[in-house]
Amino acid sequence: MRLSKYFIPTIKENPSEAQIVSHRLMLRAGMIRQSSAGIYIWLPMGLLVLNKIAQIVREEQNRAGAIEVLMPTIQPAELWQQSGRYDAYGKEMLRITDRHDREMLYGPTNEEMITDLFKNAVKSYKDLPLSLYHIQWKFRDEVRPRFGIMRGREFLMKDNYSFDLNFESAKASYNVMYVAYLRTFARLGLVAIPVRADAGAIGGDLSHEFQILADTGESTLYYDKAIESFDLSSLIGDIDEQTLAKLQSFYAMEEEKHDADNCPVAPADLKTAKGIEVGHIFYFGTKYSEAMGAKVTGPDGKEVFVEMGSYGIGVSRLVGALIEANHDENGIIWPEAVAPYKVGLINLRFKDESCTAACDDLYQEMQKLNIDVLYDDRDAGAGSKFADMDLIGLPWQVVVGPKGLEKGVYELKNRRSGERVELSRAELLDKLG
RNA sequence: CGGGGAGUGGCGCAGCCUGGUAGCGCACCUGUUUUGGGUACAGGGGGUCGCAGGUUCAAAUCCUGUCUCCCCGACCA
Repeated sequence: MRLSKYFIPTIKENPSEAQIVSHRLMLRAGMIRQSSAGIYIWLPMGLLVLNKIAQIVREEQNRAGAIEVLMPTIQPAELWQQSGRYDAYGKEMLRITDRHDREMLYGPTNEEMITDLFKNAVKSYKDLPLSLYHIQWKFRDEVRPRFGIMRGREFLMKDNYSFDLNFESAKASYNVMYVAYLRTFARLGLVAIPVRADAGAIGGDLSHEFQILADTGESTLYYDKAIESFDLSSLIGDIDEQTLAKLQSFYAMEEEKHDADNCPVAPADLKTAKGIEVGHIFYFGTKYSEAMGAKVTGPDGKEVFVEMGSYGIGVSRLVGALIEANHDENGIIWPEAVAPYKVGLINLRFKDESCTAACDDLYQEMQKLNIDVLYDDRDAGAGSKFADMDLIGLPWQVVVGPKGLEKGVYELKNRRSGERVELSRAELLDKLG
């Protein structure tokens, strides 16, 4: 993509309303613009990242055997009246009335809808286990939205729902998601700590929150430092009971539940850190199936309420969490897996014909080789181009100017390490290809 | 929901106390200049000062109401 023909409205000064670094950088790097409190427009750079994250989440869900569907954002109140949550959910639910005075709502989550779907479509134990997910916008009318997209009112979530015949099977489904989540966050280059959580009002006894370590996190965690050194690559492939048991035996608690006096981890092995919750998984049994009448006929011919679990990943929140975990004073530092572009090509001297010709040529060659490149071909000063490119945070920068061209070299800069090397054109293309 | 703060060109702000034809920096446009980390100079465009009402000869400025946004806390699959 040529920057001169693109739309990345960067901002030089820090917007006054943005307090935390990911919010500031997303605004400054032209990824988002605010529409109203907790509601954002996703600009091209933000959307590219959002989609890349969603795709990784999707691939890992599919790998775990989940099946993608797409449920609507607008739901009928009737379903929520059946589950009993229509009144219980309170003001966080955005309620809407249509032209026929029917009560509707903008979905904050989809247990009711998926349970209703299941009830109408599945009748036999032979169709179990079943795991359905979608990646859809949610709306929760938070009292105080803040931190940009990290706690917005409208947000993109992957939510998954499992249906099983009995507890043993449900627990296996839960564990499949547990592993899929660790694998997903590992692919994003994040250290995610699975923290035991209260299933709370939602009921059930199996629940974990997945917390990304970042200084600006909202929760304080205490955990066994052995978790950090656990080899996540061992999770690729089938789930090994022992590995899983080991993983789940690691100690990790939120501050409120951490009891220093009775902690099983030796003080020397205990670490504390701030975390951002990016995922939450629950087993909740028959809470919704009973309320809404979702039954299957078992092998013995008797009807039983289906066992359920739900599993959420905050896809849009992950964009912010990734920035919290990957930035410096100059801007964002994208991990390659989610970078909007892999390479930024900087033409230092637009008005120098041979320099521009060399850049144009290199750009075309990169496109031929399928190197994902953003080409800064604007007629602007070198300083502002460097500053913008650092701000946007593409993993690699190729700097082309008359000085280098005289020597026949191109400069390649690694955004994360800051390391610069001078390469020939062939070496450069080989390295990036 | 409790407490605090703010609404003045796209962004960051001054002006308000002490009413008198709206200003600065950045950004933008034109020209010249410059060019390896946000170059310099000159010229230019853009704002009914959140909205509504009131006081006054006169309101960004004073008064009343209202909306929105932000921060702290509480809350939060």
